[in-house]
Amino acid sequence: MASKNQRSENKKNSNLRLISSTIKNLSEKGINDLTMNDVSQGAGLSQGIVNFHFKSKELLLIETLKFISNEYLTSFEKYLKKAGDDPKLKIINMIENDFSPKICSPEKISVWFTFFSEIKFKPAYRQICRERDLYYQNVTENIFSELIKIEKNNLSKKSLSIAFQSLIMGLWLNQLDEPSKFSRSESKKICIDYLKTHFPKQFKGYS
Amino acid sequence: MASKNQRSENKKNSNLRLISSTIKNLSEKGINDLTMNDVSQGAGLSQGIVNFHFKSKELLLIETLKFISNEYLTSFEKYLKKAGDDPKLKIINMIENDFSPKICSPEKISVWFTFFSEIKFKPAYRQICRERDLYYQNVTENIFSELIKIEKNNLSKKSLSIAFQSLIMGLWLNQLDEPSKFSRSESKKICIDYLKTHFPKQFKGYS
DNA sequence: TATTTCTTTGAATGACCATTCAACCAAATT
DNA sequence: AATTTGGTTGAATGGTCATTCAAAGAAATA
Repeated sequence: MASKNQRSENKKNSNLRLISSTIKNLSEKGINDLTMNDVSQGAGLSQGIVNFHFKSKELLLIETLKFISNEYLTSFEKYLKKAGDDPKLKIINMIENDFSPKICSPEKISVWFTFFSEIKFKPAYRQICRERDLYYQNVTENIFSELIKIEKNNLSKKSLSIAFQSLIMGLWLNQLDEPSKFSRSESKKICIDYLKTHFPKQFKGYS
Repeated sequence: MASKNQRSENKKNSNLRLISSTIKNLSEKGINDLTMNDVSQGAGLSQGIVNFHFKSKELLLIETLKFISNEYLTSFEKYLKKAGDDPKLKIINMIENDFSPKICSPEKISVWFTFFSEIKFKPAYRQICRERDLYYQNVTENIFSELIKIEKNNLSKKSLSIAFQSLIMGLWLNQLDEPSKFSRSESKKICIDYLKTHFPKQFKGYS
């Protein structure tokens, strides 16, 4: 499509292939052993091309992080929208999203934690992750706030949100550790169990 | 002490200083920008000394991971022993340990996650971490098993253990992300809350 | 078609860094 | 005191990349 502007098409295409190659290579060898050549060859292009498109290795990595961050948020919003107005469904769908094959694949998880481990030293990474986290936190707190009102249990929405988010992160980390032992459905069950114990009236039926 | 063998004293001392320097530098610049020179200079020694003591950079890193892993386990066992036979106290003390200033300092957490992010690519790291994890998992399952028997709630010790461990990991990760926002006592409260909701009879009094 | 503009190639460059090692020093042994 | 053993130094080496750039190719424009 869009034979209008062949060049910008191609450019966009190259960019995308380079970022995909970066993700793939990151998940296979980590950030340490990732070379510019790995990336360009993985994209079927040659030597100096990454510098042409992204200026430097560091900027390539930043764009890659932005890419997976956007991908996450897009999926997140899709699942949230599907839920409509019911806070119960909203939080259930958030769990579905976080443990969906696309978001929670061994490849993606591995890349996420590669970036996380550098957060302390790279302000650019921190900013991207923080933005995503704050949004997530905000949505979560609002949902818990609604659930608390309905359940009339007087819990703290902030504590619940932090615990919930931490639980999910920890379950992700499990997958990094032992992908074989990890079960996506078990993780979901654990999250739902968390909801059931704190909001028994509303989540009685779920499993 | 032990003026018996000055040399092996000195050697042990140098080793320790090099490992400490590695930890400090890892937490300040990550595994990527860590140079052998950083390590030796941080220990007040010179250039080629690390290779003399540890053969290679990779072996230095492995010894460093072993070091913090042992440090963790030693502390873990100390807290566990202090608890005596009461499963309630045991698990409470495990939480105390995991969020004690020594184990859960920004420096240590940062180093842990640096190693975690490489686990996928470094079998040596994986083995060390797995050993520690299996032990932790095992202890946790046994404790939950006792708690379940007393509470008569028929829950799954395995699910509880995974959830518990994940929750703690996730809370640690929080600290990496935003050390300023993180509160050690809030994290403990969240863990204890997890126990309270699943074992209300036994943990009624705690906070 | 000719010219200009943008993208790609891959060889060359140069910086950085782990590792080596000969020379030196200090402790242990004789 | 003399000799051996083991730890330390720091300059030299060599390998591995990120980055640059001249030359070439392809698309847009004239």
